[in-house]
Parts: sequence; C-alpha cells; structure tokens
Amino acid sequence: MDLTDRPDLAYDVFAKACPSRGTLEHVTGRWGALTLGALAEGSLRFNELRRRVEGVSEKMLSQTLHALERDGLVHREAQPTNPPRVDYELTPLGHEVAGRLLALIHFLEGRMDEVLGARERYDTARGGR
Amino acid sequence: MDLTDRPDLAYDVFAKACPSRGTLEHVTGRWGALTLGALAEGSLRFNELRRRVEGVSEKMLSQTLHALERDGLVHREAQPTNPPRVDYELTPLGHEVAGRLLALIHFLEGRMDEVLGARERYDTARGGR
DNA sequence: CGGGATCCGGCTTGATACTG
DNA sequence: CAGTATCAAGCCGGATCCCG
Repeated sequence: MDLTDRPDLAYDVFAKACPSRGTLEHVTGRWGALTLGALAEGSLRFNELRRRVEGVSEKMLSQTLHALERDGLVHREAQPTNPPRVDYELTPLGHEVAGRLLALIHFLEGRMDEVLGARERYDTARGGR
Repeated sequence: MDLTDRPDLAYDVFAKACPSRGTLEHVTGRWGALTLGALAEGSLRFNELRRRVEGVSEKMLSQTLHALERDGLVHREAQPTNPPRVDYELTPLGHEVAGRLLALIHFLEGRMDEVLGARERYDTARGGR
C-alpha cells in the first residue's frame, strides 16, 4: 500500500487541516485510548470509568467522554433517578475503532520487554547524560 | 476478551505507572502516529519526513524520532558525507506497530463522514453555544 | 453520584536563530 | 542537510468549589 498515492482519499490524515487528524487525536490521545479500551468490555458508569482508567481526573474524563460522544463513538445513557445514574457505552462505530485500538495496545503490551531492552541499549550507548 | 481479568499480564496499560502507557503515548501521540505512518512506506530522510507530516516543526519531529528510536521502533542510519544524509526506517517491531496503527487510521479515514454526521447532530441538538 | 465552572502553575509547543 | 539552543506563549491538566 502506497500512502503517497491516494488521490481519491477524501480525508487524508497527513493533510494539515483534515478533520480526520482531530478525530485520530481524540481516539489515540492520552485518555481517549484508555477510555475506549475500558468501554470495549461493556458499559460503565462515570466513576467506574474513573477507577478503571487510573490517573484520570474528573475533568479530563468528562472532557474526553464529550469529545468521543460528539464523534459518535460513545453513547451516553442518563437515567433521571436519584441519585442519578449515567451509563456510557460504545456505539457500533466505537466498537470497531476500539477493536483496532486494542489490537495495537495488546500487541505493545506483549512486546514491552523488547521495547524496554531497546531503551536500555539506547541509553547505555549514549552514555549517562 | 475481558480486560478486567488479566492477572498474568506484565504490562497492563491501564495501570498508572506502567511503562507501556508511555510507549503507547509515543506511538499514538500527535506526531508519533503520523511519523510511523509515513515511515511505513519506506525509509525517509529528515526533511522528507518533515514535508510528509504536514505541520510538524523541526523540534517536534526530532523529539518524536528520538523517542521512537529509543523504543526500538525506528532505526536511524547516518552517513558521514557532506552534506550529511540521514535515513530513518522502521525496525521489524516498528513495522508491526505501524501496521496496526494504519489499520486504525485508514478505518477512521473511511468513516469520517459518519463521524462528521455525528458531530453535526451533537452540535445542533445542544443548540448554538 | 455525575458532573460544570473557575483558577492557576507548568510542561509542551512553535518561532527563531544558530551550528556542523 | 540535519539537526540543537533558546525563549515566549498557550494549552493541558489538577485542585477546588459548586450544583442538581
């Protein structure tokens, strides 16, 4: 596949002003990737997500969920009970995206020893500085 | 697959302090993803990369390449000629990562009309604000 | 519980200039 | 060509307070 020769492609992520670049960043961003990964198992409530995605703040989780909902990858289901209950789940499109994302994540997790080995070699080669 | 039940997994990206999270960010980050995508076609020189990845600054490209090289995903081949010539290419591990990344990118590019449609619906539903 | 609004410090980013 | 150094700006992200 030749990436330089796709004249028919409407949304080329390599183009500066293309909206696909923005969506890619929502999906692969620091919290977007982990949020999608967490929701791939099934629907979760706000604080369940917060616990699953270690280190995320309320603010960033909220922000991330809004972006993903706006892009049509996540569905928000609010029940007007008291206390309120809100469930987040992937849309069909979100599931397809999450599947490809998890393929990448799981591959990386399985090869981390190679990555860590490369890091050590790189660091010792370039001396302690 | 149940992500909550992987007790044997050494590098769980959902864990806060896990090095896999850092590597995932190098790979999926704003410039990391595009750099790996560009190199998936074949080796490129510094300024070729800079032109291919629209909008990246010299500094960020340099920084991105260092991180990817350190993680063992990119190989740097410098020839001590004058003027200097440096080629960057993916390692075998880098190719596997880039393949999975491109699967995600191409999928998103092909579904951008759905995403854009969802955005419009979201925006008009929530009034002009 | 499920968020929104605000403040604020610091890391990241992007120009610009400089070097080999 | 292939970068590094420097610096100002701004956006990200955390903390906090608030509300329904």
